[in-house]
Amino acid sequence: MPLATALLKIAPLSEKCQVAIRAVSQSLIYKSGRYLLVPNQISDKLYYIEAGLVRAFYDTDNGREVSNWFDQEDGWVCSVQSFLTQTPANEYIQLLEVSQLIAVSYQDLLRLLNQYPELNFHFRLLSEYHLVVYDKRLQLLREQDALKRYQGFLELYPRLACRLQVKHVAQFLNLAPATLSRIRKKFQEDTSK
Amino acid sequence: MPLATALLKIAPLSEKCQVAIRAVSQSLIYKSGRYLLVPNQISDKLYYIEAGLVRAFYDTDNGREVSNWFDQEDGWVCSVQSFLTQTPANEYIQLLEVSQLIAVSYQDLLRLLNQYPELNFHFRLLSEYHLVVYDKRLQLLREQDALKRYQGFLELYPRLACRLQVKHVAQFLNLAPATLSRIRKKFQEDTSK
DNA sequence: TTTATTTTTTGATTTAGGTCAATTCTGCTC
DNA sequence: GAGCAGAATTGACCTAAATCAAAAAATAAA
Repeated sequence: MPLATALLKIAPLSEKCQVAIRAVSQSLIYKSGRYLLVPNQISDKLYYIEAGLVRAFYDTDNGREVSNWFDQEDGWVCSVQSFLTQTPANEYIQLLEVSQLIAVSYQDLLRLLNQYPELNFHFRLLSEYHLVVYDKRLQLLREQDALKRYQGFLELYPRLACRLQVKHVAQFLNLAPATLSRIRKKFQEDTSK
Repeated sequence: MPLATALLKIAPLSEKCQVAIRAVSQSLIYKSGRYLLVPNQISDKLYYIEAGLVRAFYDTDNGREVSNWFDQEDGWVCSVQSFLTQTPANEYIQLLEVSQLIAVSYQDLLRLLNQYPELNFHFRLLSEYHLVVYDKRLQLLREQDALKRYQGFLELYPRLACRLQVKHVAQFLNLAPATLSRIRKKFQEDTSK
């Protein structure tokens, strides 16, 4: 499925624009573990995930990893701060599974957005959609105790939850892996009775 | 300053569109404490802050307040989830100071965005800007200890910090007011030597 | 299969931050 | 200026979650 098809799900798009998009988009298949971005690089490509699983994370000064987000099929990937401001990133983006991606460069995208004003409609909606997602994540992280954060995570990302390692979920929720392990045990006991 | 002027800071705008915006925007002055939104209402207006201070918050089940965000001069205000999806809000939006606002209704804005495609460019950039802000907030909330969260807050919002009550900042950072009070004391000691 | 490696779980202990109540401080109103 | 109400600070105590280390389980490799 080409990139234009993903955009057509948002709104109609002129034939001309579709062709232009196809011309600049690049189909890729990478294996698990591959980095799409490392810190200090500028995130200069926007990826659409056809299939696969991606996570973003960074290292803290005391040498532990923090996971910022995950995304899977039908998700859009870039380092938000770095891509949108074209400044050096502070996070890694890494594949957690073999993934099939479509890439567009920042320059090409910018050019298309100027050349085809109609495209601004699609990317406005895409940004707005992600704003809602981010808003929910902020609310999730402000849940007072660990159990509520985990429950909220399961509600918000039921499809992701079963695909991720426990330690990655823990990093995302700002919990020690050991803590999340205990929470999950308690949670299973609670839900099974 | 009318709303169109705020948008002109982002990019040029046709005279026609400027007039159309002026026609639907409403200038308001409200006093401190006034609610712009309460839970279960649908956030159906987008406000631009000419002057003043606004916060969003919600009540938890155990009866405490959590502050989601603050905004001041030159900020745009709505309940992100509620406004963008036109579903009932789960937060309050309240003025913390006398404020001068400009309001546009969701319906009018939607109409303008369809009638004047050029406007999509402005609101795409506006959304993208807020995505970056949200991304920074998420990173802030994932700082491991309370001191780092407070320091990060001061860096991110130096102008806000001195204008807000300590308890509101505490709610924003997911800290008990007493804890933040102790942190600030320690922080002042650290920075004064 | 056996070995090696990583992840998850579990236990024992420590600690950062929460809670609750008392006190001080600040800003208002009359 | 006196009196009041809300906010901030401080102290004493408690609890949820972090830490560290060791076992168990799951994955990958040989």
